[in-house]
Amino acid sequence: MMKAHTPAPQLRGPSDHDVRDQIVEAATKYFGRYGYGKTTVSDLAKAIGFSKAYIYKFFDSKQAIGEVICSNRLSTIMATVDEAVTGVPAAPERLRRMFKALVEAGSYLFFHDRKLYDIAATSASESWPSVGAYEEHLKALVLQIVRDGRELGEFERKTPLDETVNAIYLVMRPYINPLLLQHNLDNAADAATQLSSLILRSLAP
Amino acid sequence: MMKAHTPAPQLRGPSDHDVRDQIVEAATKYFGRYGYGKTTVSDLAKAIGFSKAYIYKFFDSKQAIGEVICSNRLSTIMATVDEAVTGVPAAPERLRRMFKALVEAGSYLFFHDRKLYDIAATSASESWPSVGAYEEHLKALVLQIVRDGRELGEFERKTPLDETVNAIYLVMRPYINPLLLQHNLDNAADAATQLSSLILRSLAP
DNA sequence: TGCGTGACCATAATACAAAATGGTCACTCG
DNA sequence: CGAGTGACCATTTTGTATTATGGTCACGCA
Repeated sequence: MMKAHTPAPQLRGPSDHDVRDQIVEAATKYFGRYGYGKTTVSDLAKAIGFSKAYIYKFFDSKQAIGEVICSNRLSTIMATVDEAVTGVPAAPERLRRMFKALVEAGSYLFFHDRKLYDIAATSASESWPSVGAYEEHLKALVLQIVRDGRELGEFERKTPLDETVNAIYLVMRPYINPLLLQHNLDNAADAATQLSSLILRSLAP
Repeated sequence: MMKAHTPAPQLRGPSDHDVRDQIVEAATKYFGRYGYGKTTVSDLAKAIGFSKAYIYKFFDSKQAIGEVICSNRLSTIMATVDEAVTGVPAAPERLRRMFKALVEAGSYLFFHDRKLYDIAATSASESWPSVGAYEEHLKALVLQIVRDGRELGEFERKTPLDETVNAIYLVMRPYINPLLLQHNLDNAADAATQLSSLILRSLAP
């Protein structure tokens, strides 16, 4: 697992510091096990053998820690999704795999890492940067796939690129955004298949 | 406004009875003004000059009353949507209008009738029959439009009909289901336009 | 007989005091 | 000077005693 705190939330003090990593490590464990709400900043402090006040030399707030943990987890998912599509030459197949991997990763998070899922949901509902970056990354991936597909003549080229990409993203969003995903979990796998097909039909040259 | 208690929830006693109508009338007023939660069954009873116990001669539960109020309101929306598409000959245009009317009605409900919107959201989250019937009706409308479009040669005919319809419905659902709509309200109008276009591209012969 | 109800119960909502938590800061110590 | 902290405060959260509410039923009365 890489470091991947992509959009660097509100930090304090030196950006690479052993104690910061210790905090993140402890938070990953505690937030994942007991949940964001049930974990107190003092818990984290105690876990690394410092006082609560010292935590605040490194993070602006408890939420800032939550954002890092959330970002990290979403980075892992992004890596999984990226991996699922790399090496696949055909754009249509890449789009299918992207959607599938996305839904699988989201479902997994929900069913096997519920506490972290809840943080992601909070992140989405309170517009933390974490989920925003996640969505942007995926939007960029869609753009990439559509662009490639167009170049290879697999997709039509009449519709304005940004409109196409945006519309496709809108179709996927209910299965990307944690706040929406939870209401689409039953049949999410089928939905991914059917919607992929619909999108691809709309992209046919 | 018509009667329209379409899927007749758990009733008691004679299905047409003046007192039943009075209850529904009072509930429409109270639920709409103070919300479902803040309205007590005694409030309704007092409003029509009977005792609380008498209400239960006509309805199985408070929720059953809520379902009727919710169904009625959703029936109004369905009527609006139906009206928006009737008389339009071209299937593509009908689909556009359907989506647009749907989003407008939903947004209106949210912004101008918030208390009733909340009931609809509850209905969706607890799977009352009301929202279920609403979704079914709209799914049927999509089927109708696609079928017509196919017959007129406006839409492709290769993809299995039910798959097409289901996929289209899945695209629209986040703007239909109240539980999902609330997270899509900003840009809902644009989304409806762009997604209509995407759907129509996917339907192109 | 059938419309209508007061009294009753289990559970849910509310109110509110007490405890816990997020966050700050002046300060210590090496 | 900089790593590290105890004491402190405003705001939430929690536990709980109390009230309100959904729902039933045996009964009254025309």
